[in-house]
Amino acid sequence: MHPIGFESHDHRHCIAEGVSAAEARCAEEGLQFTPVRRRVLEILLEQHRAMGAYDILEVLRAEGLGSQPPVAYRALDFLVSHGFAHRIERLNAFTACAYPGADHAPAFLICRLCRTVAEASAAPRAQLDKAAAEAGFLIERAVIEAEGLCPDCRNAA
Amino acid sequence: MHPIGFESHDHRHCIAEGVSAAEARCAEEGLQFTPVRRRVLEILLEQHRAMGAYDILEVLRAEGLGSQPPVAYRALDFLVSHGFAHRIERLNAFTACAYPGADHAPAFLICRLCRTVAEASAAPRAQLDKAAAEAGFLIERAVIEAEGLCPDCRNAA
DNA sequence: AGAGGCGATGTTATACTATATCAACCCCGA
DNA sequence: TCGGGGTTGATATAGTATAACATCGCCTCT
Repeated sequence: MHPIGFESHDHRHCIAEGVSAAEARCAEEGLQFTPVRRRVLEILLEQHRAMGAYDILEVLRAEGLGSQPPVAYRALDFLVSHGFAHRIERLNAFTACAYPGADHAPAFLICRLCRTVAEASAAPRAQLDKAAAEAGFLIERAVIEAEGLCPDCRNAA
Repeated sequence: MHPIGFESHDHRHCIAEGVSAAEARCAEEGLQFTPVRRRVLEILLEQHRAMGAYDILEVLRAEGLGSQPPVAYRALDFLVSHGFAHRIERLNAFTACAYPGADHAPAFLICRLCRTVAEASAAPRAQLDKAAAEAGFLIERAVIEAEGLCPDCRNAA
């Protein structure tokens, strides 16, 4: 995986790609890709942005797919635990995975203005593994998140 | 700064060191190192652990230093914004800075069993800067947190 | 001394994020 | 037909964080 940026691109493609990758993996592994789960993934894929659980819940509610917090959190837990989405700790929010299927240890670049999220190189993770090894620490999960300005918002400012 | 570990050490020293470093910096910069702020820093320094704002508030309350959430949050905001403490996003918690005074971009190693927090090497940050530069992204703040098992808890398990 | 400003604190209320719990349902296989 | 596993529905509550406004103490300027 190489650093990806904030280039514009055919976004229908992202959505179709993301959903069908998830569909395929669920079929393979005998997981249930239910309507709520599918819809939550679509909502996340519609933007390369971080969305709060309650933002998503609002959409679900408007569409009659569920109206209580656990509905959103369950779907998000499913997506995150199977690698179809990521949790952004810094924002207590969620974003669709940009590399569905790839076994990866993502680092995120989060724009504080437009909330766009990009998945960057795994190099920082390699360095973190090295530092941990030296300290005798066993990493089970790593959070690497940079917050700042994306190219577009830099230019606008 | 080099990777630090989980070695045992003279802990009185940590506390005295941390408090006096903060005291000195506040004097230099004309900041008010008030009783609540000092006490919160001490509480954090008493353990190399992440503590939630409400954990801290409980202690303050028991000591008559304040009983409402804003009291704790204000003190923590002060400490974090001046580099005397760090926020651990992964845990929604706080820990005293292990290198008071050093201008640093910390990476944390967080034990999920004992909640001990170590500040590790800055190398991952350098890699993150590199990835961001390639993407045209301007980093304003970075969160690098690894969660797992510290040497002691690994041995115990 | 008095007026005004500033930062810190006290207090109340509320917003936002997340999970526990239990009941109901559905599909599938024994 | 029965039972089990996983999903969903619904209520309640836990945990984290901030808005807003009043007050106070201290410093400074006049």
